[in-house]
Amino acid sequence: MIARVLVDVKAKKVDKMYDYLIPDKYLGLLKVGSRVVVPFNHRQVMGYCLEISTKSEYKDKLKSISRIFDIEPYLNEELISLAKDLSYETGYLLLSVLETILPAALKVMYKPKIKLLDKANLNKKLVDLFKEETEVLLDNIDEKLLDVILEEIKKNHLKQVYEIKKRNKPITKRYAKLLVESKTELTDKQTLVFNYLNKRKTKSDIINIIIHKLNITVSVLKTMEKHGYIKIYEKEVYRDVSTYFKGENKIIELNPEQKLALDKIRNNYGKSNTMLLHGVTGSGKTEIYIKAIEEVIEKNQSVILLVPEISLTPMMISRFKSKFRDNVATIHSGLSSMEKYDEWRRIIRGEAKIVIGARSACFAPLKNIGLMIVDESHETSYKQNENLPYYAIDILKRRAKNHDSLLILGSATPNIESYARVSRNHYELISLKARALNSKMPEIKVVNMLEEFKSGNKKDMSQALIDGIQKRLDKDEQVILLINRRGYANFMICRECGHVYKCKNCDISLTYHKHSNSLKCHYCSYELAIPKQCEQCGSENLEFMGSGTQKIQDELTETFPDASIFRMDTDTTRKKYAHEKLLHSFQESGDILIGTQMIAKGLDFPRVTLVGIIQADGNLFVPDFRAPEKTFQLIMQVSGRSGRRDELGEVIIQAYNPDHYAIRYAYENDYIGFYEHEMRLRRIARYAPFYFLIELTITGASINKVMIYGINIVKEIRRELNETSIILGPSSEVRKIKNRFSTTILVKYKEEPNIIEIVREVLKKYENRDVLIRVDRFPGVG
DNA sequence: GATCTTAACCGC
DNA sequence: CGGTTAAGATCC
Repeated sequence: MIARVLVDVKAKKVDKMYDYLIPDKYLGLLKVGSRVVVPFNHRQVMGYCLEISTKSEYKDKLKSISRIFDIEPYLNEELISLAKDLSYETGYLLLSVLETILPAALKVMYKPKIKLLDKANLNKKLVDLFKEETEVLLDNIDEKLLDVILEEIKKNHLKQVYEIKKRNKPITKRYAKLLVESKTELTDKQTLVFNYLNKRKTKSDIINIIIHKLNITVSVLKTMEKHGYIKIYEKEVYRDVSTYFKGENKIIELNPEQKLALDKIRNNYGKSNTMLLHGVTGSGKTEIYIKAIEEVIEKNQSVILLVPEISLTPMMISRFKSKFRDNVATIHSGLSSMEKYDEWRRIIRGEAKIVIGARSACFAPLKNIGLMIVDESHETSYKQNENLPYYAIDILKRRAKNHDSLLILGSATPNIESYARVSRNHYELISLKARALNSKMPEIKVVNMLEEFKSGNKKDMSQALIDGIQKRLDKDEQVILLINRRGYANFMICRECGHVYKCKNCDISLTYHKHSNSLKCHYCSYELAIPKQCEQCGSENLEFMGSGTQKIQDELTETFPDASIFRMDTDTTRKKYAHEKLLHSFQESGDILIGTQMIAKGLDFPRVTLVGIIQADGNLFVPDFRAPEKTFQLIMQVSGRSGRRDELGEVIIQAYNPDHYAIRYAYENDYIGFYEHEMRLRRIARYAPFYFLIELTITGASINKVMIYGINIVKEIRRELNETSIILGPSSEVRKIKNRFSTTILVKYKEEPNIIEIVREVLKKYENRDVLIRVDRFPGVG
């Protein structure tokens, strides 16, 4: 038999399958998806066995697999084929794709060793080293001997090789299991053990725990084993992530609307359909998820539930664990790499059938998936932009086809693209209109910051907001201030008339570039010198926007010196569950919480009665066609969440362009209105969902090469594409990161069946030309 | 990416 | 000619 192996070498040239003979002793033992060690040109490397076949195309003599690295596979056929597809489409090495899919703990270490080849002629100084072993770890060798060793290597008496070490060590613990059913002539201490084990369901427990609890020594157990009362054995244990979460298992009663939704979902079991669950915040989507998961699990199928990283709190997880117990595996950044590895193993063994996790959980190695749910499906965190770019919802759609599984996208503010698919009958819509908890919508107020400026207030906070905060502080209620700021792009705004400088070609705001002291377009090559007067009203009061959380905090401490102010941003929440802890201490003792959109998720506090959104339109003019959508969603999320209890909440929205449609529709709580407005604009500007997008990013050390290649690639693609397709770029915004320059090309198309092949041609052509080309099929989603 | 092979170069 | 070094090919 032949194993087709992908070797663990990160290089384009070896990014293919190599055939190896499977030695007889491994026949039947080696499975697709397991790691192996193989001889590869003059050394041993780790590799992934991705296929097993009976014959090989290779003409020369085949080498044999040296050893099997894992008894259990870590990948299944579905994930292997998914990885191959992703590698094909993006041009990323298959190895890199596998690395993003698999838990990081599976990476192996290559430790250098010195191997003895010729003992007879070896330098006498080294004889002691190889007294017993023929291979010695380089780390264990005295540095003084290194010179001699180098010489001996040249004389072919020694050789440097590598030991391939696992990072992941399965933990085993010793267990004792009761074998007899009744007490017979036991000593006092043995009776203790008998009673203890007999009370347990499994009749067994970990030895260390027994010893500790009963205050006995191992010898008691050893004697009992000798007499055949108990059996002592080793068993693998998982790093315990489950005991952390304990909660009560509440019985869920669905209201009529929720029941209707569940009925609709039931009709789609077993079909690879997508359903959009559009329900306002508080309409009880989670209850529906739990019921549906329950039904699918009863059919012995498995489930993936994707949740934004930020919502994966211990409380949220415990809700599912209390219901589904050990059937739940979680994958999120709060776990150590070893914990992630353990969860992965529980999943691939079939021990956990429900996977709850953030973005990367879309690759969970489940078999027989019956249901996949994406909560808050509009969230941008489902898109990965580092390393291999992928969109978790896209991955789930592919997997839905493989498993004939239903996919449910839940959101209070669905993506424009998702909602558009409903009207084209690609998705089935479920609407939840009623709020499960009978709370009122908060009172919303919009403050025009231009008026504020004219009346003499030059601060970032309006008088209305300051008054509101003072009122809450007096009543010992809490305030949340949200700063709508994404990225660091600065744009130019007129403080008299609110005019924002936009690109003439792309209808997207120009960003300020310190280097050239000009305004530039992110997408095309349009550039404008910094204007001295506003082109609309002639005012000289032009300003760069982009205020941060720190500045607001300073302003607040000045105005309210006695208030307890918490600030939450990526700097303050880097650690495990830091986000959770910060919110908790704010709830206990805080007055004001400041943060970016990440706090929009944590607004369910009973004492919060005022939410202020500062620079609500701060993101509207960043160079991203999805900016209005993001702004609309944010305001909707915030106003949907405040004032959930008896107290009527208040929301103050501060904006320079309060009449902008994104703010207006959010203020009027009109999703459909916004959707229709946005769709009209997207059609005119030829963006998604009317066009598909592919973004190419060219990166290299030479700015000239990057730009010239960029121009050439645009020409080359232009020839291949039909006339209705649009190519933007290469963008003039040549960014310099870590001394490397990059430019982007955006392709917008309606129908290009060969687009992947065309892009692959480009990748191939520029493969060895000192530039890196990255392909992103979901640009700007995240 | 690591290793071996070959070509090229240097001082004698 | 032995020796070192840089570029090139190959990996099943």
